[in-house]
Amino acid sequence: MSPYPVKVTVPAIVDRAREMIVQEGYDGLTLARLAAALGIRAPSLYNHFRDKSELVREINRMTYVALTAAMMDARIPDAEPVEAFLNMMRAYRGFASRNAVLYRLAFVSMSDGELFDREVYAALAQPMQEVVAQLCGEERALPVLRGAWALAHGFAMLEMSAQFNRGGSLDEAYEAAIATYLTGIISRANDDLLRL
Amino acid sequence: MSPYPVKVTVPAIVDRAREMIVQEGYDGLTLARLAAALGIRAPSLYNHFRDKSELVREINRMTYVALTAAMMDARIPDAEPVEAFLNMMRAYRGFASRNAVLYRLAFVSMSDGELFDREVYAALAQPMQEVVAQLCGEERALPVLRGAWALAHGFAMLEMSAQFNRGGSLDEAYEAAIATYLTGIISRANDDLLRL
DNA sequence: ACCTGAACACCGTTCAAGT
DNA sequence: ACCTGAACACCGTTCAAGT
Repeated sequence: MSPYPVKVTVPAIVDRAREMIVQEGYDGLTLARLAAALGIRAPSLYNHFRDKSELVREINRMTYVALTAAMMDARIPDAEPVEAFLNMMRAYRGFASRNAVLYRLAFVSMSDGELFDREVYAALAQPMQEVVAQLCGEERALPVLRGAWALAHGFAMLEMSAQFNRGGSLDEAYEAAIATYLTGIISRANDDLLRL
Repeated sequence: MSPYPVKVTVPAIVDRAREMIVQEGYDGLTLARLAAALGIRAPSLYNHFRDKSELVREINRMTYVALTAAMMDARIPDAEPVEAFLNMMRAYRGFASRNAVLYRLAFVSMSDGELFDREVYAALAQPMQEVVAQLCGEERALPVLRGAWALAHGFAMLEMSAQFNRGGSLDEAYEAAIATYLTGIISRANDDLLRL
């Protein structure tokens, strides 16, 4: 037996911290409370993480990975690009709604120079970019993708901040918004074809 | 002369707090530092505000009012609705970029039940809603407006969080996004006309 | 190698005491 | 009516001391 048996592991710490954030909000996560829930004291956490921001950063990375997985799942193989686009936009909002606290934390606390590796963003964008490219061509894909991302992200953020407080169905509003944007994509693609 | 001359006023406190947020970020605003900048001590602030959140709330209200004013200014009288729409969408992003810290704070800290009066939101939405109604009709205006707001807000937030980190011009991406959405609005409005 | 208690600087906030 | 110093509970973090 080692003189001081390990009480916690890095994954155990991260999981517990995630639970606390989900159940009690980000402000509910303090190192003292986290350590207590793990049966240790706050200073011991510094044997596993440089500081609190590194712990939160790891949680945010997991949120990005989970969001990417949700987008991959939404990609029905051999679906028409029109239906595939709408399906993925719905999946994005669905993930944000189901994981409101984690989603918000990931996209809000990422303000400083705390960006992830390029691969993380590329992986998130890839499924959607493929579909968009089918709709409007490769050379237009990036800016059009960014608009779609902005639409989905903005709607999710405004929705979970309760800024849409003037009545009406938000489900219908989102359907109308993504259908409108999609119509614009197709219409503009056709304009280009006619111009050639 | 009063026995204890007033050293600060509520507007002076709010202005100073805003300055500190703008120059040093939200984390740079602490009650002790704010009080010191005003020549008083932290506890004295409680003679003017119930707590820190009330102070921040007032700053956020001012941000909303300023954003509303920026949208009003963007409304060129007698402009075609198409150009008016694009102009207001540009004005929204412009305001968010110029006031990134305040804008972000206003829309992020508004998570809890800290909403403003209905009028504040109605005033912000009004200029844009008028233009949208001209493009797609009154009955469609609200959901289409929400999509436009989501697009502008989402783009601004992703942009200032540096999440658009895969190269390319963000100005062009925004122009493409709002033109695409606008095309969708008009195209769908025409579809409706044909269907009647 | 990992955990601990004690300590530090800082935070928002309360309150009795001053003027 | 407004400001003050002192105090409180809490926060993230450091570090020498334990095993």
